[in-house]
Amino acid sequence: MTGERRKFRREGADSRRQALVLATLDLIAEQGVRGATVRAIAERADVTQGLIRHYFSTKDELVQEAYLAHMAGLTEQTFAGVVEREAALGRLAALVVASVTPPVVDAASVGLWAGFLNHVRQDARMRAVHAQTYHDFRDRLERLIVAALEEAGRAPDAGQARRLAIACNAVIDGLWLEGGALPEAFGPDELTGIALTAVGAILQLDLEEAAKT
Amino acid sequence: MTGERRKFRREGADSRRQALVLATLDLIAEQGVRGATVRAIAERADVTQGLIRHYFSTKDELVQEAYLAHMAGLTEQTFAGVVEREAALGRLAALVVASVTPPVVDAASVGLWAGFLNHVRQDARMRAVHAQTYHDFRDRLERLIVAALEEAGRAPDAGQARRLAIACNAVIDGLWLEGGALPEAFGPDELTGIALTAVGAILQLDLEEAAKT
DNA sequence: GGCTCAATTATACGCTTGCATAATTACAAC
DNA sequence: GTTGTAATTATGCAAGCGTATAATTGAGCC
Repeated sequence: MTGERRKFRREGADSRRQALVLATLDLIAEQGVRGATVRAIAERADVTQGLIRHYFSTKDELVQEAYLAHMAGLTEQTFAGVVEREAALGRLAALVVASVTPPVVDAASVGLWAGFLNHVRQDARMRAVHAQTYHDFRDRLERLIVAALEEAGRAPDAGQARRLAIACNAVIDGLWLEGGALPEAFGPDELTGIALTAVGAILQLDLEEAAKT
Repeated sequence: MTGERRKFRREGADSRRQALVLATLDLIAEQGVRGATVRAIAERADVTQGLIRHYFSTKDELVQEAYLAHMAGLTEQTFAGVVEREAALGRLAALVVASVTPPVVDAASVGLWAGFLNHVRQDARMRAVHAQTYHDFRDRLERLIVAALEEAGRAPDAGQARRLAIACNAVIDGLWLEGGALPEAFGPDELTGIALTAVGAILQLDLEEAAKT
């Protein structure tokens, strides 16, 4: 009865790193940062804990990469399907709807974001990722807003465009947050309607009509 | 050279509990939940760790009480100074301004909130506190909105009032979040102006004028 | 001034954590 | 088939964690 050593398959560095990152995100989403221990991550990725050290020189490095992946995925999910429309107004409406609809609005996603925030505040590199993700999203939103306004024959100056983008982004973020943190407080399509009305009111555009087409 | 035992003063249960709660909030705000260990909390409160167990049967109980205190303080800070005006419009403007101004908007405060969120998701009692805090705030906001609209000769029905409150709350929360998480991204009074304009646009009321008086 | 008792300190236990290092093994090259 | 090597497992360690419990001590009361 020799202690049977565990069998394993060799895999490429990329696929293993990705698997570890995914396992990390799963665990943080489910149990908070507390639950994402090195051992739990390894188990979830079906690997022994030593391997983590082989791919990431420290746990913080893994967490950092997981954060990057999560934020990139969030932006990607939000903008998926936005480009396929002709009118800027329609694209804007689609973006707003996507921002307050699953899978973007989701308890795990918000929990993940919150779990990372304190790491973000203490690590310079994560702070940079955070700032860039935020600004990227807001810039794309601002360009869409400007396009939609120009389409309607209005031309905001730079300062106005910036302020409008910040305000619309705030509506979206606020609803994202509340929808994710307190899902049972809202009806099925309630957030969608509110988001379209509110952003429409701020921009003085009819987004609700545009969303239907 | 006998190991000198530490001197101490006896204090009332209330004051000690409060000191421990404050120390907990300080630490979570500064270093995240990770840094708020029993030993660190005790040191910050100038007490030995055994005393924590004397007042709280478990660490989670202390964290729970700290969360309650933080949320109550946040609502209180936001509504302080709102009641002193005659016109509902002015009170609403004051509330909006207070919501996006320090000390409510603050990196530590947002960090605290984020640090608690994952505890909230796993503990039923904390979830109840969270839901109630949110609904309390939104209900007060809704009443203020209804009063301001009636003052302007408009009478929203219940559904409209609810949706308007959710939307305005989202703007406020979104700006609170972004202002706290990314302070350097905004000018000094920028958030105030944006908040007033955006909420004003949603409600079709002139809040900026009302805020000046 | 001594008694009493809760408030406080002191100490220690068992567990988990992140990290290090040595031993194995799958797989490709020749 | 042998060999080389990087991928993977196995094992261990020191530190920190929350919790339990026993020993002290301040302070009000008679």
